[in-house]
Amino acid sequence: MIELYKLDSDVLVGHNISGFDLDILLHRAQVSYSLTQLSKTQLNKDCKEIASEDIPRMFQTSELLMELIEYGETDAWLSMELMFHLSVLPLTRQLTNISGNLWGKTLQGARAQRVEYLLLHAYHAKKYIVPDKSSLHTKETKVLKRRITHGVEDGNRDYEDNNGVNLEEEAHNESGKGKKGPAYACGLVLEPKRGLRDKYVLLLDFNSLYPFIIQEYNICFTTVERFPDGLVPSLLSSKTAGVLPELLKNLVQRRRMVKSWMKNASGIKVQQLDIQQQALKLTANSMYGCLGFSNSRFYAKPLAELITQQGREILQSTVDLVQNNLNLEVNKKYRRLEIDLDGLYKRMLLLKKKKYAAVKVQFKDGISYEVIERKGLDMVRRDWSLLSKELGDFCLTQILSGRSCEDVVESIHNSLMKVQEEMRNGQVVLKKYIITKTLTKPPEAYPDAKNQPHVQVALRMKQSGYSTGCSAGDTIPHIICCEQGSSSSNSTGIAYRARHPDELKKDKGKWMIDIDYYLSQQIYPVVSRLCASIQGTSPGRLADCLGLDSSKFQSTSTEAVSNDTGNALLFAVDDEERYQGCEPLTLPCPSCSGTFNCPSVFSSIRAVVEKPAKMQQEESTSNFWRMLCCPKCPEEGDMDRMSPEMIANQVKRQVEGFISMYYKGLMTCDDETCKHTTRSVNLRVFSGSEKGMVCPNHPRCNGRLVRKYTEADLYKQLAYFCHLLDTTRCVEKMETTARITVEKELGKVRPVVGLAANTVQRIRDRCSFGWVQMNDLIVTC
DNA sequence: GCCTGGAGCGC
DNA sequence: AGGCGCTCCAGGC
Repeated sequence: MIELYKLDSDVLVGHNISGFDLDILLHRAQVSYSLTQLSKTQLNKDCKEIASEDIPRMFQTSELLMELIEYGETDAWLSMELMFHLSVLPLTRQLTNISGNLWGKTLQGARAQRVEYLLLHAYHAKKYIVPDKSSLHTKETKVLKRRITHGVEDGNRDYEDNNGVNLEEEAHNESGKGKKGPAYACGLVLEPKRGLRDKYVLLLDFNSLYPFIIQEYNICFTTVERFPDGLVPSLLSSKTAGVLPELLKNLVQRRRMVKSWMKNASGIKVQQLDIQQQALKLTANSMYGCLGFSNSRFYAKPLAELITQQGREILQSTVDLVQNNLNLEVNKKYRRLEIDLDGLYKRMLLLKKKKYAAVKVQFKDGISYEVIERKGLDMVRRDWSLLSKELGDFCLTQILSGRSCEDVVESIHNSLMKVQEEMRNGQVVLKKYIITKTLTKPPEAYPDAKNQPHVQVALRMKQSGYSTGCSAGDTIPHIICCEQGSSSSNSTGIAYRARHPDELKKDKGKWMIDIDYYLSQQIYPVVSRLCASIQGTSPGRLADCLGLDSSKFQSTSTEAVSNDTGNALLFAVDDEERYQGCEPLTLPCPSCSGTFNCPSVFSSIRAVVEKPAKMQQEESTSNFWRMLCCPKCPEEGDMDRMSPEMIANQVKRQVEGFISMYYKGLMTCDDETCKHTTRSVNLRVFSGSEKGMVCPNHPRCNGRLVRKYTEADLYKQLAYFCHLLDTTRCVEKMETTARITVEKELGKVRPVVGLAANTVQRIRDRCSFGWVQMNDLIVTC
């Protein structure tokens, strides 16, 4: 301590000194908190970990002691390097400057306090009296009341979605969040369309949604009337700009300015400005959090609730808009809300809400490369054994590899069989069986300790004299075992069969790894979840590969069945759905004067192939020609056949029709009750509306004019024709066994529809919707 | 089959 | 000393 005092340093750097965590930085980087992991993920450097029980041993010889000292020193340097790498000092300095708090506090995290100071300064400058900090003595009563109201609520829990009629509300409960149960509703999470998609996927992100909402709707303590009954306030805010919106406006403007300076700066100045720009964004984004934090001086549940409510509405209306109107019209509805293109994915596997993985395309120095991103899946969680995480990751890589369905399924099956064998032969190292779970409270404090493996292990650790690693916040490693001699399908609860790795090593032979547990409870669930939407395998088949009783693992979930769309194979979005609302391709019948709707090549080919009873070549050929004439005409005899040129001409003629429909540029009012349609644009300007977008019926109608036939509609239509005439991609959807037959059939069809397919493909590609402006579309066929 | 407690993710 | 939303496991009834 004396030495430290003498040094009189301004900054002391070390990992986890004073429980220090890098807060936002770490959350942003999504890393865990151990120095080893930090070094690996942030600096890509390995640092050796020394088990605490090994340290006494290392004092035995001078050599080992030197080694220990070296490790200590390396750790210190790594901490330093990390700090520079993460720009901790410049960033926290900027954050502190913006908020006007103490730098030391910023370094400790103290996010809520930073915002508190920011708001204190803002309100004080405008001569407002700020609220007192709520005292802590009400805490117990809060929890109690929470319990009571909760008990009553349980019967008729009716979340505020239903017009917010939650009368007996938490008015008593104002500032408490109690132990559990949300105080108010937050983000809206949409149901994903599950399965694997192999088309490019764009990641779009609202830029600073909550700061935008606060400004757009003028949400502030000074503008929004809050009611004692706890209802969500209405949006009839006053005209004078509130303090919070002004403050945010200021932050946003400053950020924009800093970003503009960056363009003309160079070298180290760019980095400095970039840090400053980040700090401004971070500060703007953390204001909402402060309003929703029950212990904050500026806790205002109604305001927080109002913000999240608007957020949900914006998301929902954006979804509606995008569904009708593939381009980013959203920017017109909320003009100051920016939507960023935040990522490009080549393939994506969606399993559940908040559980997905994707092949992300990134660019470095103009060169693209691919990275697999994993979100929420079992392998990113700490609470699975390495064994199941590794195997899950292998299966995921296979699924995202882009190889054919059969290959993927085969390699997954093989890997399962192999791992089972290795496990039963004892060829898997102990380390891979370790499951880790964190104690959230002291092990004695668990009411249901008998159900929790990690709690049981921690209790025994404490008994046998461990002083560290078994109290609240510690992560407990354990392995599920079965006692030597007893059958593996144990009747004993799982918590009583969990053992610390050290216990296994110590009492050699007494405990052995419960292989069946790991097969059925660690590997099987992880793999079967990943493969849920993959055709060519099944829960039963996967269980089979692991040597489990497959009858116990047959698909019992309802969704697996309902999701099964027959021949869709790997592709979850089926074409029916994708091309809903498209006009059919009509062709004139060669035999009569009528017309008929052209079916897709693929569906008619499949009809041929899937009729194994009479697989005569002659029949299948005529079958194809039957598709190319109207169903009413008799198919016997030598009917006339259409030439490739005829089909191509028909396709071209219809495509031109769609294109000219687009160019007519009909506008229609988006108000359901109005539906005014016009070709001219209304040039009267109204505040807040884009020029020309106001319904001509204004002010009787407040709707906006939108395109009746959009670029997206046109593109979808062109894509549909391509799909109908496709003779290449559709093969990929077939199972291998059928492919040869299909290929043979397609060989006959290709010369007939090839020209037409080419024609429409060329037009479609020229449109390149989403990447190239369609304005200069010229039809030259 | 439904419920609860607990954990650990996503954003 | 930020928030809520969403699986998923065990076990009790």
